[in-house]
Amino acid sequence: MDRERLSSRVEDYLEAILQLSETPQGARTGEIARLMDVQPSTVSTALKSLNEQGLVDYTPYDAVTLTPDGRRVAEEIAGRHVALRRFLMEVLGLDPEDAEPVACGMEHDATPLVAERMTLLADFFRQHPGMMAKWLVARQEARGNGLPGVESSLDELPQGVRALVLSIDVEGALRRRLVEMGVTPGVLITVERVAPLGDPIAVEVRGYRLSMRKAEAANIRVRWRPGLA
Amino acid sequence: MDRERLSSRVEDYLEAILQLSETPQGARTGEIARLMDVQPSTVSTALKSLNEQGLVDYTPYDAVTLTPDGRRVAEEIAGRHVALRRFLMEVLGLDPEDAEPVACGMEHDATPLVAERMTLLADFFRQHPGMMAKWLVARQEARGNGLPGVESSLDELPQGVRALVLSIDVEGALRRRLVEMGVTPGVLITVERVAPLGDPIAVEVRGYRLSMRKAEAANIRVRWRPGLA
DNA sequence: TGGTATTGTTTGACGGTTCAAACTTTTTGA
DNA sequence: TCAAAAAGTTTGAACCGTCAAACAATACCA
Ligand SMILES: [Mn+2]
Ligand SMILES: [Mn+2]
Ligand SMILES: [Mn+2]
Ligand SMILES: [Mn+2]
Repeated sequence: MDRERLSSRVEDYLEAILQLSETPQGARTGEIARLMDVQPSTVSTALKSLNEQGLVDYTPYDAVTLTPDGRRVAEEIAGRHVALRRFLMEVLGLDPEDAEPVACGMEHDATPLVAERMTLLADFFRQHPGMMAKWLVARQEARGNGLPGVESSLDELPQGVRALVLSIDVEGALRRRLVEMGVTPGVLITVERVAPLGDPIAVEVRGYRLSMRKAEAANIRVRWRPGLA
Repeated sequence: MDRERLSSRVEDYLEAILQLSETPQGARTGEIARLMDVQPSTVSTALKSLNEQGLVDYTPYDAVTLTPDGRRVAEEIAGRHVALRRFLMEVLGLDPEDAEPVACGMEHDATPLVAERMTLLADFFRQHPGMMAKWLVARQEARGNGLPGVESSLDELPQGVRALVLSIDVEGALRRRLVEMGVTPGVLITVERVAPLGDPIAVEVRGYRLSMRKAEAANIRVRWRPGLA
């Protein structure tokens, strides 16, 4: 029962297979190779070994599937992967592209307790937007990005000034809509253009341009440096 | 200049050498082997390779030293190691024995930004004891350890009840003394014995027994479950 | 249905990390 | 001072994860 600790590479193969086994084609050698950035021949070799270890069911030329043992491991690792990534992005404020490889490296060393606590901390900050806002400010100030800075709601942000989203002070459908558009605490936002009558406004966030009502923008707290164009 | 990314094993050797080079004997093969839990012959092999990569200066049978390049890498990794460990212990509440191996594994995947933000978050919680206390409660409640719970100062904690240290509400020498004794936010503490006249009291924390004045204990906020012996 | 394009496998080789065993150098202390 | 003990090294072998090249099976389509 007490199998030898699996190498991080083996854990990654299982994670990839889990992910692909949820697609219609199942987990095929070529796809695994693409996902893991290795040659197909490497995958063939790995699958044979995984099969011998009882972690996958593998018949050459067929899609591979996880055994119950393999699935257990894969789900454990995939769970840690998402916990790590969420923590890195939501709490530490990393970009998705930076968070992804770090999460996939650290997942092999994180214990279940570590992953659990990271998720808990991300939940904690979600439940306490005031604290999250303070933490975001501390982050911003630590970066020289920031200096003093001024706080306001988004509808009061001058055109062209980059601002840090501190919180979204509204619940329900509107909040969900904003979050879907990528407006979340910690991201940088800019008002690009205000319509002639002052409404709607066009904002830029994470490289996307989107438009919203002034009344909606009033629910978003932001922090920015006055003075700079 | 743009040397190939170093393996985590190479980074660990450099970290160990840095640590040992601060001892009077310097970094000797046998000590490196003990620290890294490998055979001396393995270390000899590694040192030869490290020497060829220009990371250490190594003459057989002599203590090895870091080159400027090697020292740069070693200090970078050692810095991440302590940042990770501090974060895992202070923020996530892991025991030192649990935090150590996790930190030494994750240090190889953490980017400088990740380490910096983790340190910043630990600093942030230190500067905001009220938030730290709330986070500690969230942690405790998530564990089923906890359930509702009651808050008081340590001098009001009944004998034999395990309590969570929330904060130390005093500055200066007394605070430092308590921290040195291992009384820090997040640890579990028990009052073992109260002297006949109610002062001093004997407390147990992290497996150590120590005694303190009631007046001192009054500065420590704790949280515990009433009812249980 | 047969031939070609695509996909996958086998094999041999290489670099990296480790060990055990045999060997060498250095240290120690009588 | 020198022999035994301790510390360190060399060597050969193993295992892992990877690749390229040659080969095999399967899928597709005319
Ligand atoms: Mn991974
Ligand atoms: Mn992963
Ligand atoms: Mn390490
Ligand atoms: Mn380390």
